[in-house]
Amino acid sequence: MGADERRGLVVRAALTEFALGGLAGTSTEAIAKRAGISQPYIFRLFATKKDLFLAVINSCYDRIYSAFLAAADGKVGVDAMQAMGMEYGVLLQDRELLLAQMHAYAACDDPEIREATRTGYRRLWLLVQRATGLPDEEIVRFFATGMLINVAAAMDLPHLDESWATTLIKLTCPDLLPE
Amino acid sequence: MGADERRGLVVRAALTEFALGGLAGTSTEAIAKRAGISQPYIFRLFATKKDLFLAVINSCYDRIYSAFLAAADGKVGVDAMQAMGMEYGVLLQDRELLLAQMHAYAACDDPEIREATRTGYRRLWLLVQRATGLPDEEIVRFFATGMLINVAAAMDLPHLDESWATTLIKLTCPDLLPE
DNA sequence: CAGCGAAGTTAGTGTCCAATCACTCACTTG
DNA sequence: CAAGTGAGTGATTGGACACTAACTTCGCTG
Repeated sequence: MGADERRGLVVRAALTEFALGGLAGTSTEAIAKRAGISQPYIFRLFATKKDLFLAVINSCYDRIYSAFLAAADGKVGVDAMQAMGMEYGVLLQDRELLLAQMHAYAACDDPEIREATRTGYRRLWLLVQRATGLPDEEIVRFFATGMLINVAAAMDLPHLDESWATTLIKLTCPDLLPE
Repeated sequence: MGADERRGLVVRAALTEFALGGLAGTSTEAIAKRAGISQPYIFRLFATKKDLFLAVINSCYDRIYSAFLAAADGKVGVDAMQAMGMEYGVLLQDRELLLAQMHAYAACDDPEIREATRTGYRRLWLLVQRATGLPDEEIVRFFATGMLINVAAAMDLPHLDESWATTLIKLTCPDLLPE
């Protein structure tokens, strides 16, 4: 197998592990085991554990970007925004994507990680702006709702049977509610 | 010094350290050094490192709760909500409070941590609901904006000189902008 | 003043883990 | 086939770290 292909597999495996433990709380051995390779080989594919973490973060933002791009294709204004919003709900079904994102934000004290998240966020922001053509107030509202959904999903509010939680989910992303 | 008082000091020190590294990325030795006590003594005050982490999270939510309560005192409706929003901007000047919160969300895969964050969030939600008396849509919008500010502050957007970042901050929490 | 409990320490243990090194194996190319 | 190259591994190391155990110090009270 070529190194690039292998790197892709390792990034996928690392996403799963990092989502649970974050950068510091995840061992390269766990990632290697999941990827089906030896632990030292990780360090031939990625110089450091942090490099691998950054690759995971970037791949997360890439996934969101591509999904948004596809969802908004051929649409403008509120239509485009709604389509992207729906698509975000679908993406968040993947809890790993969500938790990895949260770990990235939390680790923003590190300059490299901060720069990676900024870059990912900037690309998304500009995409939504360009695709919808809506005023800044609407873009802000879109991303604000997204961030609330993130936190709600992290706390697993969709599976919490309390009225405040149910209300919150219903008003932001009803697709996340079970059954 | 009494154990309870000492515990308070340790929680303060732990907040600073956990804000940077999160649960897994912080050593009890660093916390002890900052608190000015020996490392093993931490384990007489808190059974495990996670227990200390939970105490830190709870103290964060307590601080926000008290601040909101005081800000909304004697006000209702939009007035109360605006006062609490302003107060949140002030609280977020403390980057530690912010990053600790993000680490808690990211670590929500752990049942105990998830339960602690849920409890803290629930209390805040009900407080805002009760203090403002506004409809759910407005409560949602309030918390959504708060979560976007969180992420923006984590990425340190207030100090990023790019138009999208400046716009975002201006429209959500202009108080965070420097000078 | 004896002694007791709470505050706090020093020293230590077992474990985990990122990163390195030296190596093997299979393939390709001149 | 000889030489080289990329994929991949086993063994190891050096350090960090959560937590334990055993000891000291000291203020209080009978």
